Amino acid sequence: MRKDGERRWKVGELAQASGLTVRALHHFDEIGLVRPCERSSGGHRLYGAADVRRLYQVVALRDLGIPLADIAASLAGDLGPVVRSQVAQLERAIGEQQRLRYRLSTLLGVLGEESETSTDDLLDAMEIMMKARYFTPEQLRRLKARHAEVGADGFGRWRAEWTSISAEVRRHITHGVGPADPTVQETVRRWSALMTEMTGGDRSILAAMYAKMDGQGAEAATLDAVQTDVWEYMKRALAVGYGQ
Amino acid sequence: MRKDGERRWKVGELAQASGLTVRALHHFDEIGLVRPCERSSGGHRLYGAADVRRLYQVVALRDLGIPLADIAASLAGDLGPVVRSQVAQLERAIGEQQRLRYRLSTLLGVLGEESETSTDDLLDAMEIMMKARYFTPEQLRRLKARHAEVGADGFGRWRAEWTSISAEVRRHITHGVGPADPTVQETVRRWSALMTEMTGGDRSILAAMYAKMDGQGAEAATLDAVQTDVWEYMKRALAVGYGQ
DNA sequence: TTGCTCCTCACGTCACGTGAGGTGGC
DNA sequence: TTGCTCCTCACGTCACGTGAGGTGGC
Repeated sequence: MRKDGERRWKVGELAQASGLTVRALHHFDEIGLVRPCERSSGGHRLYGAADVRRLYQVVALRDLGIPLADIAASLAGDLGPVVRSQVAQLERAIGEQQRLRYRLSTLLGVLGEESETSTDDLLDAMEIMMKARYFTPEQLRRLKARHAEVGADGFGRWRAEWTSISAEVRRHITHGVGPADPTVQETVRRWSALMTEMTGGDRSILAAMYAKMDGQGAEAATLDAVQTDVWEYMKRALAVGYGQ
Repeated sequence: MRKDGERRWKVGELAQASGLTVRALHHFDEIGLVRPCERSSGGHRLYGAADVRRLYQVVALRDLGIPLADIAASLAGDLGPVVRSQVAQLERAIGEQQRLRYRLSTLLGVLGEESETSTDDLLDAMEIMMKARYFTPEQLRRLKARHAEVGADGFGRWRAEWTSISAEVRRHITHGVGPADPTVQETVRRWSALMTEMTGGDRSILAAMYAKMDGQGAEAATLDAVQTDVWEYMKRALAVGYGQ
């Protein structure tokens, strides 16, 4: 306690309390993001209560993945856009990573049997993988037949229904409605009915479609009718409603 | 075409063909990963067929996210461990990102109504979020009651069943069995039955459990009984089996 | 001779980690 | 006086991007 009654913290204490390293605090000081309001006669950093508050704000934004360079500006103004753009960027990154995981785990499946794997084996496996489409020729034939059955109009209605369901799910997400909610489960039934109609009730075709949505991203697999976050929520909702 | 009949490629051509930048090729040369077998009298890089083959191998591994420093060593030996460790690392990264997405989208839900968001609003929202547990107090009470009902032995049996199902799913994944396969759908029914028993058939508790698995990672939410990749596969399998 | 491609430095990126070498404060 | 904490440089990270300034080859 000092004479003026305001407590000061040293870097070590702050590092301990915030879970940051001392170097990180030095870094924040260097770039002017969080500077101690005072220095001791020996040059030691002394942080005041206001500094500590600011530090916690910075850490909160940093933990959301926002670059330090953007945080300084954000702290002053409206955070909405920053958080939103962060979400969009994260969505893309997750999409890419999930596609990468899909490729890697498929690779592992192909490589699994062999004890030793050379680069040539790997390249062969990757070639097989790239050739392997989500649908078998027979499944594609049946899909096309189904497509011809309903005609262009029917296909258009399917797509419209996809888009409509997607918008409905997005509303559920934004309003924070959980997947177990009856209104959501009603949406899930619509989805399931649509998928059954599109696939002609063939579960293996359904599995291939879902694999494609996971592997390529929902947007690419549904002609932009369904977005990845909607699809992730839908999967959870389907899981919750299973066997009902 | 040269006298000895072997074609040579210049950096620009290779860059065009491989989708890399010229600078990337320079970089590969600098670190000794892919060096042109020849230089023209003026110092221009000339790549032979063997160099091009090596380049494509390098790109294949690079696209799997393997660091350039590891690729040099990997090309000579067994690729199995490298790919496997890559998968494990990716799994962790995706887990973290999904938890981050969960937090961000929850935040968006909380912030959604307001037109302008200050740092204080954000910190309040984050505090609410951190306090918000996956289970409501009432759900926790019911879970505990259910727990007491079956006793420690019953709980142990649940966990054993979880572990057993998880191992079964892992076998499906490694053997490349699709989610629509009857054997997999049999596993899915076991899973569903177990979850119904654990939750006492309450879908909102089930939703909370699934949210926790998505939000914290399957390992953390299931006491290491279920791994994230197994859970992702299971979700797809549940989606495929929905309404059966 | 004119474009176009190619070359070699060499600094910048992002958020710190990791020493080196030295001083402050109980 | 002895530990412990603190300080300031300053280089390294990873896979290139981005100029600057200059030459090769059709």
